[in-house]
Amino acid sequence: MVIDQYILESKGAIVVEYFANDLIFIEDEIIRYYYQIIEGKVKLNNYTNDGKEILQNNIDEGQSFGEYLLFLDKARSPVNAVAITNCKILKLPKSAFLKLLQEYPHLGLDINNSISEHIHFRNIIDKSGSQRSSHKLIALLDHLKSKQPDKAPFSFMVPLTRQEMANLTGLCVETTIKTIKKMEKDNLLKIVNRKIYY
DNA sequence: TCATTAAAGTTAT
DNA sequence: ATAACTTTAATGA
Repeated sequence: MVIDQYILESKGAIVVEYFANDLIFIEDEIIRYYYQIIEGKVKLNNYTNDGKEILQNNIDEGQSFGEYLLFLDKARSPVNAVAITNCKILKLPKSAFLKLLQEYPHLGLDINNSISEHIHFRNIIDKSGSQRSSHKLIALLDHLKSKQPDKAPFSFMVPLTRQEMANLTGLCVETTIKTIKKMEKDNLLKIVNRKIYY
């Protein structure tokens, strides 16, 4: 989801700078802004009781995050938003954001689309039961690649560490590594000096 | 099949 | 150098 910066600023958005590892908002906070990254990377995460990180999503330059919380009245954030790198982020107050949506109805559709996509992604990954680790990883890779223009096999360099892939899928790193190796043997992906191509 | 533990190798800061 | 990430292997649920 991306909204033009000038439109956002004309509605009162301000630019805020964060340093790597800064918390932008945290678990249990009530979200009062629409956030859109101008520069940098952000992650949404939370932690299990025993301290394992669950990565909900990595947000790249140009993308927004946490929008869905603005449609819920009293909901508290289930996730932390953490700057991965130094960031410049546009913040638009909730009320102005909602007004903006009335003014530009097609934005509502775009937002529905990006929110739905993410829910779909999570549902596929989280389907436990009969799921194999390879299915989760394939779901993750398909999801990432679906945002890319180039659909050719092995054309997509996966911009994630194995650690991050593990945290996104809920698998442990070792399983992730082993499964990826196996997938390479099965010609589902390629590895060129540790980078994964899908 | 996968998590966990441990130990060692590799890469990035 | 030191931390962060990757890999291999053994063990157990």
